[in-house]
Amino acid sequence: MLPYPSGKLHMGHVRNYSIGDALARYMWMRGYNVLHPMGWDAFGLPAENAALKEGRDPRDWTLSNIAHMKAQMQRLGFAFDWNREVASCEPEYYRWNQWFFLKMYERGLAYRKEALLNWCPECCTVLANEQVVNGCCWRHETTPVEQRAMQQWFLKTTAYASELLDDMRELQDGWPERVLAMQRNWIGRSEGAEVDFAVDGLPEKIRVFTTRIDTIYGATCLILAQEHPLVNLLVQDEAERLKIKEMIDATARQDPGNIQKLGLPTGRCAVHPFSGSRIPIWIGNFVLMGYGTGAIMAVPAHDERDFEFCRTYGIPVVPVIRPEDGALDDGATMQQPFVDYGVVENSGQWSGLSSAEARKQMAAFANANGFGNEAITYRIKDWGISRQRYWGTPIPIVYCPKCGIVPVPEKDLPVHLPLGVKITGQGKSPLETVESFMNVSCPRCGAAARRESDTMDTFVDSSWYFYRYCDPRNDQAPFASDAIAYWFPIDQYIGGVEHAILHLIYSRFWTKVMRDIGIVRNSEPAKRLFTQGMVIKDGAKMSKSLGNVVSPDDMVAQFGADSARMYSLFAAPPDRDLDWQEDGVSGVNRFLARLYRFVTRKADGAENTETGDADRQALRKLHQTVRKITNDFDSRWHFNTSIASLMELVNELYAVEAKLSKTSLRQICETLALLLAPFAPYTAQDLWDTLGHTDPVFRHPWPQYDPELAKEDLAEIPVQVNGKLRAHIHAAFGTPREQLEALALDHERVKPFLDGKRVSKVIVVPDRLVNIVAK
RNA sequence: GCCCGGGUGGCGAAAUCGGCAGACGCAAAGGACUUAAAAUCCUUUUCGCCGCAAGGCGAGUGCGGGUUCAAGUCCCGCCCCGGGCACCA
Repeated sequence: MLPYPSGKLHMGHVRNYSIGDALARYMWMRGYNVLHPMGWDAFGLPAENAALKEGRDPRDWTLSNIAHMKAQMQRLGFAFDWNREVASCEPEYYRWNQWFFLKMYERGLAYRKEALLNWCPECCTVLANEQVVNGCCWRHETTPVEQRAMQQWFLKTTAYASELLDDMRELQDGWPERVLAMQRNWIGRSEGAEVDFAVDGLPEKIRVFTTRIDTIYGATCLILAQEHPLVNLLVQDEAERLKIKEMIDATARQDPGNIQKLGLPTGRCAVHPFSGSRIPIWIGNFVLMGYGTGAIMAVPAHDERDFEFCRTYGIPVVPVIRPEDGALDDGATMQQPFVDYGVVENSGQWSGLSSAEARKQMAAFANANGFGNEAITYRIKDWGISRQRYWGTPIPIVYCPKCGIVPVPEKDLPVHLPLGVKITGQGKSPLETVESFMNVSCPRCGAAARRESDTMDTFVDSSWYFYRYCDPRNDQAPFASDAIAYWFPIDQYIGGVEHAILHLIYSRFWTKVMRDIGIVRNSEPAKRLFTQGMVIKDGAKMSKSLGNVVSPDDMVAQFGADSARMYSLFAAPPDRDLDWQEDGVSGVNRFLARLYRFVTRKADGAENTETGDADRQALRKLHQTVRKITNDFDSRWHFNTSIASLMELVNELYAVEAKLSKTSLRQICETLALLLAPFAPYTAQDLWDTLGHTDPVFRHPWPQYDPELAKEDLAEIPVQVNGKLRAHIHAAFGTPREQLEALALDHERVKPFLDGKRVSKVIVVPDRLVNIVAK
């Protein structure tokens, strides 16, 4: 049916758009000015795969997919604002990616270096750390990434590490705790100290990072990461080097979640800067080059990993911290390390101090004597944005044999992505083969030079495209700052939790950079974030990579767009996972038809002009329903209960239908159309037209409810005896306690349960409940 | 191991502030309309026991305790499922 194999709209999209669209329509009806754009994939990888398989131009493929997706969204009744399209594959847009890149380059926030990078053999490109999931590619969940040393462009997210962390305070109330926790974890701030250890007999020093400098007298060896730069110097012997390589290979073969600790002695010693004693230097497979300094001091008595390592290799265990009210362990016999804070012992002049006090004083001492300092380390790393892909924004850099790295001048932007490129999937940048693209004269000296052949990660696009919606036709700047000042920060952002440490961290970073460049004033992109639950199908999470997506095409053909989207709202509250069952759609469809029949049947006019009990009853239910749905929108977004209450209303209307008067029917039908508008816009508009209106239904004010009309005449009050329900009494609202108590005690269904017992207490909650305590 | 969610009928779920557990929908069963089917409309439907029946009694929200007149909801201790992080020094 579709002209392309991929690019199906999956239910995750339908779900988050249903939620956002319902809210936007409600807000419009409440009179708010709502800018309500919907994002879409930049289609980087699928575009290239399609190009590889079908020989199509990826750019053409992407554009047709976006067009397809927009058409789908329109068929599903979502409110695209057609004047605000931003296609991240268009030069008018990606030009600004390049502009931002140059601004960052000027500020030292974009730089090039050689590094070990995650390489996905399936994608034939490198990935950012954020895009590696369980050691595998985020798009190929069973393909392990490889490590490759490459020249890459990085954006300095680490420069904003502390701000990204601190500003989460502002997000505390509006963002889900789990997303903040994931980001906190990812940024990974640790406070501690850096300490230099001299290498015995060599001028080199080894710097380690520790959060527990108070335990330093218990350090019995240093351990370097396998990739540590000093390893080559310390280990000269070829046979020894071979062993290191074997260890690296053995580590790579192990289950990444549970790696057995391996180590090799270097034969060298380090000089302990506090005690002056000599401790051996080891190489260990569990020490990460990418964190801290790539070297640690091992304190086996007070760290679990060090304990395991040192026991394995027979390295001494020296306890130097004792519990507040306990004795120091015996290093030879202790079974597990003591990792808590306590009192420092056997540590020279610091013995007797608390751990906390020792941390401060020892770091200060190291600083005063020039071999260390207090330090804060972050786990987050800079964002590698180079991709060896065709699809993406060309990086606006020229390599000149004389001038070196030269940025493309702003006036020469955009650097166009050449069309008609053959994608080979061979793992080299496709652009490298396009000589007309690669050959360029140096913007600085005019000499023959070569362009950068990599393109940017498509997460660059998603980091800021939503800003462009405010001013999409601007050709002087990414957008006008004033347009942003009006709309930003976003009041409500809706998306999947899978982007917690990808898009949602990149876009926060990008916003802070834009603020520092001076084109936006806000520091955070979104005040509130709502993460919808996953869509589960047959017990598995629905995802593009697993391939178990439900195409909305069949469903739309069978039941119409409104039923499909309304079902996604009805089946579960939006924050919970949604178990997708095709059967459920028919139920919603049945309800819509039922409602539709009721309104159209009555639209041409009923006969009855008398108002009576049935009218009062129906109007009461109507006002209760308006109250219920309004409350759901204003507080907790449990649209499943909103829709359930609409169903209840329609059920009740069917029951009293024949007795309703002309005037109340008119009011009921109009309100029904309005209440339906956020959930089923096509049906609602159709009904609205049928009722003789000519304006769009969602431009009409949201119905008001009258609390008096919504009130029941009599309260139905349950009567319990010893907490068990025995009867109901009916009484006017506000009936005093004494009267309710008397009514309850006198109730013929209650009396038998009081026989032979003494009433010791009667709990009365006016209008709510009576509970008689009898023994 | 640590951090988040969650556990309620055959199923998706509801119970918003500690106050009638199971709203609404699916599936199932029965009835009306129909030559018939579909569609539609109406009824029944947590489980167990008693009753010809109207109805009645008891149990019940993962398990075990606790607080309370009253617990799906609060407290303590567990179990299970989903998600995230995981040698982060």
